[in-house]
Amino acid sequence: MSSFDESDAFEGASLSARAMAARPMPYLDDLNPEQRAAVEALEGPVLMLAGAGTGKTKALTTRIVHLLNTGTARPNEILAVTFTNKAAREMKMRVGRTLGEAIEGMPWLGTFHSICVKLLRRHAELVDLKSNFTILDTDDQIRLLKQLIRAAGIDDKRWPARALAGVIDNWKNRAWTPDNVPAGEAGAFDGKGVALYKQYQIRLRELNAVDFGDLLLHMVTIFQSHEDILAQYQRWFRYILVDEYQDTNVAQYLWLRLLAGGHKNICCVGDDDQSIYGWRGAEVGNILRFEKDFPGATVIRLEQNYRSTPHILAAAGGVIAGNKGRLGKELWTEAPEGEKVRLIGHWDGEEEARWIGEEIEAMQRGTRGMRAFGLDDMAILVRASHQMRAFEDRFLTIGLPYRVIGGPRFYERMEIRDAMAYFRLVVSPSDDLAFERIVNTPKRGLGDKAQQTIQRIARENGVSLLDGAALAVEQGAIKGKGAAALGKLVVDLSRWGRMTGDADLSHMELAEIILDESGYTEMWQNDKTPEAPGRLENLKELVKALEQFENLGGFLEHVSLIMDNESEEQGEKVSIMTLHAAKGLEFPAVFLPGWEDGLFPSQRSMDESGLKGVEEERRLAYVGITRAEEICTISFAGNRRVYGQWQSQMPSRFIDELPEEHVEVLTPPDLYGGGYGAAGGMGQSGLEQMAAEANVYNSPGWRRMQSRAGERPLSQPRESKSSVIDAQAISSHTMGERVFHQKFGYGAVIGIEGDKLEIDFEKAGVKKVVARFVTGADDVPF
DNA sequence: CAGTCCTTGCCGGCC
DNA sequence: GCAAGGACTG
Repeated sequence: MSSFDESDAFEGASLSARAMAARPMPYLDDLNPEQRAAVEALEGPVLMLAGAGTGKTKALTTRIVHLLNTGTARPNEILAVTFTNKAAREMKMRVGRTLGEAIEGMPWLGTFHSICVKLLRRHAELVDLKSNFTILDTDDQIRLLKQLIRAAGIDDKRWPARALAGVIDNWKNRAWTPDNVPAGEAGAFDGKGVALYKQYQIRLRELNAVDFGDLLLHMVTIFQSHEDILAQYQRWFRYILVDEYQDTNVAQYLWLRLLAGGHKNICCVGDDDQSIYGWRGAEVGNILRFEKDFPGATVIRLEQNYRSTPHILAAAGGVIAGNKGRLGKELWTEAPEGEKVRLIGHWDGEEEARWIGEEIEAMQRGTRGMRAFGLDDMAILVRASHQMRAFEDRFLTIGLPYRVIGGPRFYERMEIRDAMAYFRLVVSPSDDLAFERIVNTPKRGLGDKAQQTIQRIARENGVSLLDGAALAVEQGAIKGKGAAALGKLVVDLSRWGRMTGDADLSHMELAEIILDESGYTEMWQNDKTPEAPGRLENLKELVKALEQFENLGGFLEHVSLIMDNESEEQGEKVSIMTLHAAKGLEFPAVFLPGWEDGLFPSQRSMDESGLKGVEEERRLAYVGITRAEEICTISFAGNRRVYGQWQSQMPSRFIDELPEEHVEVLTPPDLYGGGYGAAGGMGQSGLEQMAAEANVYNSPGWRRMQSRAGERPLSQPRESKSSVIDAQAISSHTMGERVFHQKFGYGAVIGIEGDKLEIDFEKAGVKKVVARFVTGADDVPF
């Protein structure tokens, strides 16, 4: 921005900035006026409302650079919080690059959780923990809760541990300790939620463990009850920056407000339209109330978009306009018009995957006057991870290289978690959860009964499970071959524990010894399932990953917080990921499949949160569309397999919200007598029908007409053309009617639920089936 | 106690 | 369609 000269740069700049004016600030020239204002308003509260693709990360990192470069703050005086490790890494990298590698690290740039771990280790004793506490992941958490539920004599089938975990997480996100849970929540989990929460916290304390929610909750508790400690950190962290502020939950919000309470030098960046984590406690309200909490705050809007074409922005804007209570931003761009957003409907989910696969190959070559795109330039963004399968299957078939982002993470794999349980037990022998995990892995002949004995002895003596096991062996309480194996395990573990102090032995070698001598490696070597080699490979990788750490303990700490797929494999590949994982990313060409009501917007979200749920789904749609730079392709299918059953789908309500003038409707391949499965079965009238449907996809009234016409599926299933299934039979079934199903045979209708029937089959028993696949028994043509 | 069959419930994303 | 968990059997 050459229109800004030096004197402009000093407007509103701090004294210290003036003092450092001698230093060049070339980085400021890269910014537009709004970004520059956000960077230079160093003192006092600042709220940066930054739309998608408006250079928010740039503004944020430049702000850090400016703080450092002007000498306003030293690296360790800046607290910069992000949500993901990826964002933290990126920010670190960009600060370093702009500054010319000069920073000696930013110790307080990281995720909420990683920063809280650091703080909590220093003050653990204030919440009755030791500073070497372990951090439970979701798996451990569920197992622990299950034990508590069973111990309370509650049927854990009707009241699953997962549900309780959800309730407790929710409370923690709102910064409610067991004593603070409001009376209105008392009914949670069959009225026993609060009591179980209390027990859970006691148990965590006994285990010297915390869960993710505790990291923040404990710190908020400490800050609230120890003014001196809070004051110390308020002085220490002189400047606070927060990324993705719209995603903060109440606990995070309180934490920030406490820390910023003195100087109020807090800069929050967010976009209320991209708030997509309400389900995990994020409060858009935090961004909406910023000006109330920090009176006199500078509010800066970044609205110039540097990412997408006008058509894409207009389509996204049209969708998000349906939400109420927005802060309101209007994105604009100087980019050339480009392609309209492309919309296409398909017969079913498999065909959608097939078409996208082909389209990707075509776009690689350059098609329809578009430029050629590399595979790295293209991404498929799905609503739910199970949608990925169809694409993986298809891409494997046609040999199209792809990468799944955010799939099953390395550290969540069974073999890795097992191996880490061994490491944990070696480092901290009282880690009961780790003990439970590996005591019979590999098989040592220690089943339920033996484990109960160990539990009992440990409890009676008030010792850890491992010590309890040692006692059990001494007392001869465990019989048979299990006794010897258990004895060996106990001895081995203490031996490995002593070896951690051995200076001649690297922790990598120790890790290998543990995995070998415990028989764990051998277990997988003897396993003949196809996954076994991959698991051994992963174990090798695990040992390799240890290299970057000083000892096993340091590694375990890292792993509990860094759960993302680090392995950035090389090579040109199409990316497949969820919409949630895509936030913050951008691609020249984006595919958005599965825009069908129930899938997107997700039924679950609507059931749980009603209109609020739909609005959050709409923001997710907005995030999806705004990931695209040049080409955005939205698609839906008329039929989709859900839980292995075919279901007819209605196009998403969001499709109706796309402004017509920015959308181009593509023709489904079937219209050309398509070479696949259609097998010439489609007659002329079928073609006309599909063509007619294709032409009205873009009419905003189309969906409404469809719904008025009843629950008519987008198109009849292909099977109706050639098989015994009579499409006309959809309409009416009556209770008690005798019907025929191709797979299950004859049966009687015992329930009707929309388009699904409950049928008591003579051979197959009671099943729920889609009405379309059932005919009246008399209609069977053989 | 481990392996196999069968039933059941489920598929929302992250630190 | 799949994985987890229970019942049953060797």
